[in-house]
Amino acid sequence: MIRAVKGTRDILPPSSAVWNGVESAAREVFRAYNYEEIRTPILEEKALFARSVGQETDIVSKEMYTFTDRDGSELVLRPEATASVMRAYIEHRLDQRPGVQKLYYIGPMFRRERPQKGRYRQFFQIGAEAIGSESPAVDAEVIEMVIEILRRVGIEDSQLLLNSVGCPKCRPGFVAALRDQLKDVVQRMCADCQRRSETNPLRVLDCKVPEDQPIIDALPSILDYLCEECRTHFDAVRSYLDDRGIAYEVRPRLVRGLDYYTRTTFEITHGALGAQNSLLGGGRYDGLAEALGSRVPAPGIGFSIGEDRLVMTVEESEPEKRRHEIDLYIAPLGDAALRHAALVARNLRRQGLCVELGADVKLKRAMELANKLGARYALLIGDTELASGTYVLKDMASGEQRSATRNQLLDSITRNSDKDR
RNA sequence: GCGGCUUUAGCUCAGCUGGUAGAGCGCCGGAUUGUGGUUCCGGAUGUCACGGGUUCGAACCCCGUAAGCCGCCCCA
Repeated sequence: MIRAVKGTRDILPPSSAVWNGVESAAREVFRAYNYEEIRTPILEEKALFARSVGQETDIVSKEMYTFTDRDGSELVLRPEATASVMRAYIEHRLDQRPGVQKLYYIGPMFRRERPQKGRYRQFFQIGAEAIGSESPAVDAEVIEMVIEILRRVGIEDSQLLLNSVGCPKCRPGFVAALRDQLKDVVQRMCADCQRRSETNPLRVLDCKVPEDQPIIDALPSILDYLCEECRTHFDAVRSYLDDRGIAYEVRPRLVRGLDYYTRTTFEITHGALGAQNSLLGGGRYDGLAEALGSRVPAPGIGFSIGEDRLVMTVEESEPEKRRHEIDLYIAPLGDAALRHAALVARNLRRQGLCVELGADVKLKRAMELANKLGARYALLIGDTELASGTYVLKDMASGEQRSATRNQLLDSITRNSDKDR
């Protein structure tokens, strides 16, 4: 048997309905904040991510699906979308369009990691980017927007973590100070930290080993090393969030794994997701455009929601799965009725009803199917009905039956459905 | 990439100290042929994840592989 490849999966009904619900909720919020959709290719040049996400990050150095195309070019399945959006922004000179460019995307990303709950090799992200402003007001609005999306899908009990990782002007000073202090204490830390202190000292701050925590707490904080501009920017973001009544926790140790982040970084976590408790992450990337070869600066900020994890959380918080319903099941009895029923069905479908036209099965079986498929009404069409021109319309919930002419059908069904809802 | 646990029907699972499989739900059919939900009766479905090994005999013991889950790493 051929199975879905490791780390990928099929999204089947009724779960697919939850996915659609999450996506349309997001689209509505994006619309309200005047974000427009961008669709970028899943295939990109490898260099795009090496230059943006960072050659030395795990994502680029060991998790990308890479292949050499027939013409020799190195291509990858995109591991994230921000780099692609920025690439498109530069390529199509979106800086020439008026105002801040506010773009959103929904689609699959690929990273070759060890799969586990909430982590897949093909996973979906819902994300947005606001490019063309370094105003802290944009940061606050972006964060507000993503919280609105969560609220819209019924998630209220999440936690917003906030930090500033500085800029190329002040971060090197912090890293140097960190290295300096680590020299004296690193031999008392876990093996991973000993390695990280050489390769990526910032990652030491993210260590979860309990014994290391007292040591880490004594290490310098990035917030004490921010330059004047970064400090002012971060304070402004915080006060704009306060204005909105958005609660957050400053986590000086929140380090993100992509090299392009500057200044504001944030993450929203949710319990019951297990080890992969991060629902979404984001941040500012003021130097990204230049890193990708743009001659005009294009400071921006964005986020990306792990849609798989969001859907998982929604499904857990609303276990009463709404049953898939259809408006009408038509049970034709005999070939003449079947032909006639097809026309009735097409007419009602054109009016917007969800109609299932039964195959030519026995009436008992037809009613059974109408019930199992969740039909609100069943319509019986047989020789008697064809002759008289009136059909038998049955309310599946109450069991009541009455006759209706073809012209009365739509009215009978919709009027009662309005009453029910 | 590393470690631990798991894998039996579509789903959730049982299966004793090795004797070649079961339940519930679901699915399909029937209970006088134009009426569902409840009930009753009946039925189908498994290479017991895959490949080796031990044994007269393996779902069960051993080895390997794969997949899933849980950690690590990393991240969404």
